[in-house]
Amino acid sequence: MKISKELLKGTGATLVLSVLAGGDLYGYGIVKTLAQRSEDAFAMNEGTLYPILHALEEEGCLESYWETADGRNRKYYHVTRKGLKKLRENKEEWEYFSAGMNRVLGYSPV
Amino acid sequence: MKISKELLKGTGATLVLSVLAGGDLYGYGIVKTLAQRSEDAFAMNEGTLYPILHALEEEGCLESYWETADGRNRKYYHVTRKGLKKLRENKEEWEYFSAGMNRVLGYSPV
DNA sequence: TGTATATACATTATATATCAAGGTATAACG
DNA sequence: CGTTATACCTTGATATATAATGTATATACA
Repeated sequence: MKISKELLKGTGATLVLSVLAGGDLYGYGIVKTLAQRSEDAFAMNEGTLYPILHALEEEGCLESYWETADGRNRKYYHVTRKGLKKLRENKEEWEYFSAGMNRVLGYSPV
Repeated sequence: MKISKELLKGTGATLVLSVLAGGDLYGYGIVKTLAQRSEDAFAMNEGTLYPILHALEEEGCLESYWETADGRNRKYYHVTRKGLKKLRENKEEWEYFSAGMNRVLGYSPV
């Protein structure tokens, strides 16, 4: 197994899928949830998020529906079976990558 | 503390610095060492490596010198004090990032 | 009433990292 | 004597994240 070139670039999609696997949510809510769960490590830009959401939907990993509450229109996203599969694969790849990274860094005397 | 935008893009430099912190080495040797230490997780492309080496040298994080052995010309790289500082910072950032990543992924039921 | 902030969607231009592919040259192996 | 490994490097394509910008409504506050 080799680290795909998409891994580093793809952590955004993995984070989004991971949040949505816990329940349907809308864009703005995803950003807030990510910030909160990572203890502010991740402050995902909206210019990063929306292209990810649209791409995942195009791929069939997400489905969306509109809902209005408090006079606000929210576009909720739901993870499909395909999306869950992708999430499992991405998590595995992340674990593999981070293990490799830690192994290499572990050799360094610094 | 926030994850810098350079983190994901910068793992390449971190890996290279990490290898060189263990002793001076040349480009081709770095690729081989990385593959070996990561158990083939990382197969760094030469088109990725050389720009990293040149940029780190330009920054003052590396110094280079030529050596010939077995009729082969090898350009060895040595980590400077500044390079060690950068390595420490990058490692810290990596640990912070991977912790955040694991925290977010840990919430996912999948 | 007016204004700033938070919410909520989205696009566009820019920077940059990585890769694939190509180029040059020597040594070693069969 | 041709293939593989070693060893340096550059260029062009691709992709991703960000910054900046745009639209619109609700809420808090002065």
